[in-house]
Amino acid sequence: MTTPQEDKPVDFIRTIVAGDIANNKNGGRVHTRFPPEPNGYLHIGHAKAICIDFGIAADFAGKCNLRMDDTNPIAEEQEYVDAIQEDIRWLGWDWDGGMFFASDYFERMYEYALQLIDAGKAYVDDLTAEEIREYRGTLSAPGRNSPHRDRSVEENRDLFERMKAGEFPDGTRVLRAKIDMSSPNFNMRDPVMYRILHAVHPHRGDEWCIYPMYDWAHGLEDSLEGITHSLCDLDFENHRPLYDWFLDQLDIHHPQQIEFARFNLTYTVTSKRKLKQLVESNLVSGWDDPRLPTLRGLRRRGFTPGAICDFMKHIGINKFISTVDSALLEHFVRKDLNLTSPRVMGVLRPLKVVIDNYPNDQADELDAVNNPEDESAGTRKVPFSKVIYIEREDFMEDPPRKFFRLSPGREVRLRYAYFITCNSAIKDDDGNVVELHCTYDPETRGGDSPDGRKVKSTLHWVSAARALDAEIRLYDHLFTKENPSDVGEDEDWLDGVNPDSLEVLTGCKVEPSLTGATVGTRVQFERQGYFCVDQDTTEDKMVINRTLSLRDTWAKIQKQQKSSE
RNA sequence: AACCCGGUGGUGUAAUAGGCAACACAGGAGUUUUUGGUACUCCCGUUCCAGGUUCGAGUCCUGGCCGGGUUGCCA
Repeated sequence: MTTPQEDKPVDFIRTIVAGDIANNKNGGRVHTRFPPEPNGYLHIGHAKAICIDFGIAADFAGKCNLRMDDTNPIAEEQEYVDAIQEDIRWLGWDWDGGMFFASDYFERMYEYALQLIDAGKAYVDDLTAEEIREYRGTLSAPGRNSPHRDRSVEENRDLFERMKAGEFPDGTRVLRAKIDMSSPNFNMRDPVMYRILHAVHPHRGDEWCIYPMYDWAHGLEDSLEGITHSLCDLDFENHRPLYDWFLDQLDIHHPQQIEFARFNLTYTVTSKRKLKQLVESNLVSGWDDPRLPTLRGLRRRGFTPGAICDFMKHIGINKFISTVDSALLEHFVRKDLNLTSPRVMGVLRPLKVVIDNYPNDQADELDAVNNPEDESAGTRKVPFSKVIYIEREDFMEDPPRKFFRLSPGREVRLRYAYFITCNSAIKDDDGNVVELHCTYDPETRGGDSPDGRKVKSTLHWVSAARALDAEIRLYDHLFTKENPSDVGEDEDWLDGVNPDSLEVLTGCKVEPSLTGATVGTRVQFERQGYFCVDQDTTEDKMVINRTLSLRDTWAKIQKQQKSSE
């Protein structure tokens, strides 16, 4: 791994941090923070921020605080506080000294507000929300001063104390910073610092009825925690002058805010609003639906934290919203899983095969390699029998060009077992092939022929006698369009949901070595893809998610053949 | 036509202090193979445009074009 101190920094933020260390800014200290608002579940977009915040701290031997930015009791819940911690830990990051709550600083924020009032830098405004908006002006017109802007310090103090004491109903008064109503930056047009909200706070109960606004609170939170580099979304770029203004007025520790861009992933959405809509409209099964880009969804799907972090490292840090191909994320997942997943055999759509010349009662066990990428994973025994299942799509009665698999008269290898030759196919009344009759060559046990003859393909299979039944869920992109948000005015973005994003297969047959596999267990079904055991698994029903298919050259050939027809 | 921020292949990131545009993904063509997997080889670019500075510009300067953000008592 790259150590920025020794190597050249890899992105513009690390360049800044490295420079600060070189200049002994903050005494050479690096302290970041990840400050989620506990009002929803974390998704792949948050993972970028997490990897930046925790990653930079780690790279420079610094610290990163986890801080719940709980300044708005309306939307926030304890459930999210718990879920957020769990998801960050799953990603592989940790924080020492417990987590912080912005709401723990309410008393000190209040004191600081009083300081600003005393300095004549803040005032209580009686204007309604609508009036404040009107007074704020427009993109091209400057704002106007509130009629209450020049209240005396004494009156402001009195009013603000009474706001805190609960004397006024919600929305009747706010505390505002006195800056500049004609600033081209709206954030500087006397921004609201406190609003009255008689609400129960998940962490502070009903202790407070005034709550600080983000711009006022956030810099104080950072300052109080001794943060050196406050890394945040590009959305806050226009807020930086205000962040700086508050800390300058108070003359307290002043972290440097640096903004970076979030990113979009193709074929999915990450906006909180849209994710919520998907969940609430039951288009997905919940926040942990394996098709969702939520961290819980990705986890359930079988994506690994290592792959997600590698992906984040690869997409880097920038200052414009990029659209990253989902295939890139999938690449890192496959790369990780290829190295670590034990191989087993599983048949998704079983086709019964009877090996006519195989003794009825013979029970054979064959040696199979657990992971060709990892010798230490060893081998296992796989039971063979007269009746087996192969993949339905591995047989074609009338094969097209380049189809190497089984067809009448053709010989193929059963992985780790024998060469078999297909003699006949039995069909049902509708003409569907329902059973194959084959003969095997006992000389080819293990999969090699002593006479050196070759076969063009190797099939996976499962012994009918010893197979485990399973339900297997196949997933595809949740949306049919690369950018699901790109819809016309009279279109509903939800119409872009891929109707085939979930396919549930029942009656799948898997190798007996999967007996008792626990939830979350990851395997590769040879020739199929990466799978993991789902939480819906019960004593008598095994449920397995397909994380990702393997790269499929045959599928590409088929596609080409079809399009050239 | 206010202010702020951006612009390098189809996509994402690189390019010491101006010095042969590199890597990965996707796509295509092959080699190897008891996974049509993996691995390996090869192919795939007007650095948004126009001027300028310079022996030399993706990088510096000027002007334009395009994209994003900003008018919450959300974060």
